[in-house]
Amino acid sequence: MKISDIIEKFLKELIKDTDGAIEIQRNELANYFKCVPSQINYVISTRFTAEKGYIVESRRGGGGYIKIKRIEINQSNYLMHIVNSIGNAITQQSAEAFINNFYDYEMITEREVKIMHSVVSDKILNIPQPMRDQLRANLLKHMVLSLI
Amino acid sequence: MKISDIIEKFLKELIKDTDGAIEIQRNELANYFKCVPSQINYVISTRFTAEKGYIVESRRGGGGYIKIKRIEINQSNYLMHIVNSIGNAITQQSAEAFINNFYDYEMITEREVKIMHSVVSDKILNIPQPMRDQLRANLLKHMVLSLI
DNA sequence: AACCTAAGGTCAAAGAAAGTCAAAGTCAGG
DNA sequence: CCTGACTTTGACTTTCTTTGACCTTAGGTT
Repeated sequence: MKISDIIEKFLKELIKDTDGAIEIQRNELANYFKCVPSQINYVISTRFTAEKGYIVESRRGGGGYIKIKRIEINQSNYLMHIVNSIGNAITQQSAEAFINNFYDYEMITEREVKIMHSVVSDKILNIPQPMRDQLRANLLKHMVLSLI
Repeated sequence: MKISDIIEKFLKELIKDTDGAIEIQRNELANYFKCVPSQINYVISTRFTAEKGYIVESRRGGGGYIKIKRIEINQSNYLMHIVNSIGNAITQQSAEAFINNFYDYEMITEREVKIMHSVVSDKILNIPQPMRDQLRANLLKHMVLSLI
């Protein structure tokens, strides 16, 4: 398994255990996993993004740190907020992140996740770009809206 | 026998042995069969389609993979039958009829009806014909498949 | 204030897979 | 023996990951 995936899993586990927020040392973690420090940045910037529901802050210099927090919000505002933040084009990856988030916040069921995933998949949404990303945004928004 | 048929058989065997889902490395498999990697894509796109009851997903880059999942057909003959009867293009009207039918037969919930309706709507599937009807057929098939 | 040291940040190159597409080959049926 | 459908092949593209050299910032020390 990829080192990035391993680190991701490790961090998510840690976040779960500590009730939604952790603080780590980049170098320490890199050393623990025997990778270069910038790998940690890679993992964070690809796996702990805002659209995936995380807030990250950090500080350099002596006593520096990286904090990762899971966002807590209530449903009703959330869906509307999401619809507004989708924009007029979106990639498969981002769309999936949104959908997974809906599920994490218990706004949709597992079956609904599956339906939505199939709709936003590149394999299935098999039309030329940039139309594809635009249509995907449109579909995602309307699927969400249909639930409100 | 043709190499494509051999690979197909090999994969199906593997799927049977592993209870319906496998994960392969494209290059590895190509190497094993002494063929070019794109041959694997050919086999998958001709033999492991939605109509045949398979769901395929993949990822590029380091640690990439191709996953093939077999849908349990016996348990849901009806839905599989539907998927096959959709054809490769469908109008909004027909799609809606299908969806309403699913609901009448209690195969999907009211919420799921709403999601699906929004997906197959002309208003939202706002791309030129004949692509539109083709994409709609594809979307409908995969939404149904995802529930099996 | 000037300097030193201990963090973390950035970015681009190299590497590792998979995807696409069209040309060329094969072969059965008319 | 010709045609059309299916297969094989390979060059080129795209996506994701790993690595390392170099940059910036915060806090302490002199």
